[in-house]
Amino acid sequence: MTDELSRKRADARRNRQLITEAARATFAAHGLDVPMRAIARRAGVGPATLYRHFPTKEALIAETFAVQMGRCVATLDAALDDPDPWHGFCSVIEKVCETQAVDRGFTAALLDSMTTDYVRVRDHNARRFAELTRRAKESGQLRQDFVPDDIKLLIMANGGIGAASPAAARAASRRLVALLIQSLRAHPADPPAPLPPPAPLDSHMDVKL
Amino acid sequence: MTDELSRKRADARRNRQLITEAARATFAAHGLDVPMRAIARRAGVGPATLYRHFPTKEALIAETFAVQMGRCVATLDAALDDPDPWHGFCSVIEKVCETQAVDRGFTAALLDSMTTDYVRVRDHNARRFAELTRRAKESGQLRQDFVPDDIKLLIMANGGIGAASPAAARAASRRLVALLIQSLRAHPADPPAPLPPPAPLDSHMDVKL
DNA sequence: AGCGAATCGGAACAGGGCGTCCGTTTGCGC
DNA sequence: GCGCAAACGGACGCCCTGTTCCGATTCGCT
Repeated sequence: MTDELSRKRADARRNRQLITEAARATFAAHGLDVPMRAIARRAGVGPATLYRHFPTKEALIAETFAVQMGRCVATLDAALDDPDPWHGFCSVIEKVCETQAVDRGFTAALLDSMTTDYVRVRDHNARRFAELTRRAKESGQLRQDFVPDDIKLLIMANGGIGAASPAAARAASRRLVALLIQSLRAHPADPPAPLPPPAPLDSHMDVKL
Repeated sequence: MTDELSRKRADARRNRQLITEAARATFAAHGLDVPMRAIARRAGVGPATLYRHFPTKEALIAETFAVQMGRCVATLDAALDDPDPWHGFCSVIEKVCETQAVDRGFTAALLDSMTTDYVRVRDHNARRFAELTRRAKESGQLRQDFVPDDIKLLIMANGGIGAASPAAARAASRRLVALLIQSLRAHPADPPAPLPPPAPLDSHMDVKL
């Protein structure tokens, strides 16, 4: 089964690779709102080449974040296999939020995907996360009034952190997630567990909300 | 002391009023990233008129959110007068977040202001909030490892909610803030206090992060 | 009413981004 | 090596957005 790619010319394959790498890096650093030319430049190709491989910006974005989406699925898999549902539940939130903090475009891609594409994957994940939620409640660790849709709340909130510079965002996200998870426990510890240390949060605004 | 405005022509005053109202409404609904033309249209004036009253978009934004900033100062005043520092502390967070949820541009204006203009006001508020924080810790209600800068964390996180449609954002913000405040208590209740009810969160994406 | 100056607003300018066309270059099978 | 189809990339058109120009209009004073 000679797939589509292997019958293309070698330089075309190489360029496609360069483009996806450039796209990944650029989207991660600056979000989705970067000129296509910037990605082309970074990949060392002309704009036309970029457009020959990906007919539209949306297509490039979809391809670029397909792997991240795959990682989400894997994270959910692992969480559902975890014998401790609360631990699995927390790991999902932590992993997704970590990815958001590291990759600025990921949040935007996630939020779009909630309404646009990836419908299949999204629904599947939603059902599985709901199951994880159910088990975590049943085990008595997750508060009963949590609803699976609250994951969107957490994702959007954590996404807001992405407006900061990448380095600051990582630390800030960890602190935020720790706070949130504490308040999701059915029986919070007293005194509460310590938080990850604070870090200066100098928002380097290239984003306008 | 005949101020600048009253010596201008009546139609000019009226238009200025129309413009600020249009700007307030438009920024609130769609964030700062709206064309100046849209605001002009809503105000029923031409683009040139808009620019005669406000030399640049930034100036319009500054003027538009001056009142909100004023309200922030007032909120802090009230909180510092509150005999219960924890109650005051919570009210600041709740009020600011409520404003963010209702007014989409406010978040962006706040975040810019952290780095750009309003330096005087911001620093003043920061010092006063630090004092409020100190008192809330001293009263034993606020956890000791909270740092005043964490307010930025909360603001940015709550700002992420703004990507949802305004109606959904209000409910979502309330739920998020309730979660966050619970985890800020030095001695969380067991079982934790109930949350505001969940609500569907259909992100109407006109924002790209 | 009549006049001058303040004000208005549509048209135009400048910058930048998305996506396309076309002449040129390059891989690769012979 | 050779030839041709595949692939390339610079230049182009189009649209959107902030901002300015200038002829037409309106206000307000006498």
